[in-house]
Amino acid sequence: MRYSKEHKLETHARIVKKASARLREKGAHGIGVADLMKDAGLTHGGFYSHFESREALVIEAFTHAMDRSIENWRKTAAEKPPAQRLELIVTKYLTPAHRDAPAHGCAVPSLGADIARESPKTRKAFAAKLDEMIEMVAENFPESGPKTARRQAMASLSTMVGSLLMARIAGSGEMSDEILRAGRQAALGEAAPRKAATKAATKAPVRKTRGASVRVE
Amino acid sequence: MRYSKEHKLETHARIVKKASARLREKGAHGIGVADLMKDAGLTHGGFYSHFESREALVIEAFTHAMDRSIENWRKTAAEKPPAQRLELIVTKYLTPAHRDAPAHGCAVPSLGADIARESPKTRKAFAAKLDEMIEMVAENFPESGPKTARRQAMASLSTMVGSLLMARIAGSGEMSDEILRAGRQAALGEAAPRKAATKAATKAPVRKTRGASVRVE
DNA sequence: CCCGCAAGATGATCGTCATCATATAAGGCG
DNA sequence: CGCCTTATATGATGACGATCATCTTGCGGG
Repeated sequence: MRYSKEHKLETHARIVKKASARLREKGAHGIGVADLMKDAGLTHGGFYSHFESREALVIEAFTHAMDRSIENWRKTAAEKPPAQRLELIVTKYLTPAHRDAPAHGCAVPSLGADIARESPKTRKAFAAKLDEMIEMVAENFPESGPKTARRQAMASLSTMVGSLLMARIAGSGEMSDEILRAGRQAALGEAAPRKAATKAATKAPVRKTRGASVRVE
Repeated sequence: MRYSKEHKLETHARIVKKASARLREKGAHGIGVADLMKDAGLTHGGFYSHFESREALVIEAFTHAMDRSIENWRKTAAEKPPAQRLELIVTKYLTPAHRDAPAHGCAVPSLGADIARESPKTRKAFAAKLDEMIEMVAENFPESGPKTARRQAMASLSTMVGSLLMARIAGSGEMSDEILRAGRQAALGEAAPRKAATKAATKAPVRKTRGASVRVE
């Protein structure tokens, strides 16, 4: 073989990674194979030596996005003692930066409806990832039993996802920020108002680091 | 003119209505002009005498879906005394029936991401509708001041939308029902468990009334 | 150093889709 | 009753996109 052993794997990974961003940005049907390949620095020709079909790439890209979210949350959680983890996750999620950068954020608000339209078999795989997300968040409700923690995690996640989606519809004005604030408070269980976190997050700008795929959650 | 004055308007309305359902079902790019027209009992030819472009129909259809939701909630709310309205809205929203019938349900979970991808100008119009939804729900938090009610309405709506989206990803098994239950509880502000409502809603089947557009929220 | 192979590029094909030009026909009006 | 306007149908056009066949080229092995 004339290319280094991992060359193809690397290329494959790069295509998936770029596609994952672009699909979150444009939707599952919002961009074609040629553009996706161009985005990875290639032409459209070699596509079918990497993927069986466009559909296959879409599924891989969705999966990649969800995996990155989970991984990212784990890292975020590790930054703080257990008692503050939930707050950290929620406040990192519900920021204008995340709202304004769907390409680099959580896949559920941007692609959830498209995932829901996949075949039952495919959806089952995503349901498993969703379950992972839920369990990940549930670990950060230390004051409750496991059953309750799971319920609370589902509720908080729902609120996070729904707030982000609605904030994106609202654009980037005052109402949009208002939705984010309301979501933060609710996801944290209507705890006492957290002025500091709220203020800081609200004014966080969109980061842009030389085309690199920056997580904004 | 040789057709009755309202003939064209009726046809136009029928196209929008059907398209609104189909687009919720398949996504903004999930179905073509010809199929949308066929769905309204027409062929594709006359399309451009009704709409300037496909895009224009999509916008009209989105708008129609959101208007119907608002109208539907108003009706739902009127059924009960103020104290029970929120619960009624939430429990009607977070049912397996609604989850399984995106075509006849709320547009935000099914089309929210597509709406968020529209031009800022278009999005502004949808933001106004979203605001209407929020105010509508806020009216049903009688125990709070207007500012708080608005925040709570945003939070409840977010939870409702996010739960439905996640429940759709999860499919229709136990986990999906679990998400709906968690969402109901959270959206109602962690009030005392409401066994009756919860049970009844969970087993409600998908209604199907001879192709008519049945609201399931 | 050259050979052979596979990664990726080029370019063709076929189907689908939005849009538009023209044809048909329905039915109110004279 | 027949005509004329206009809603809808038929059919064309052009663009685009997924897929595939074939060519090019870089490099690891000999």
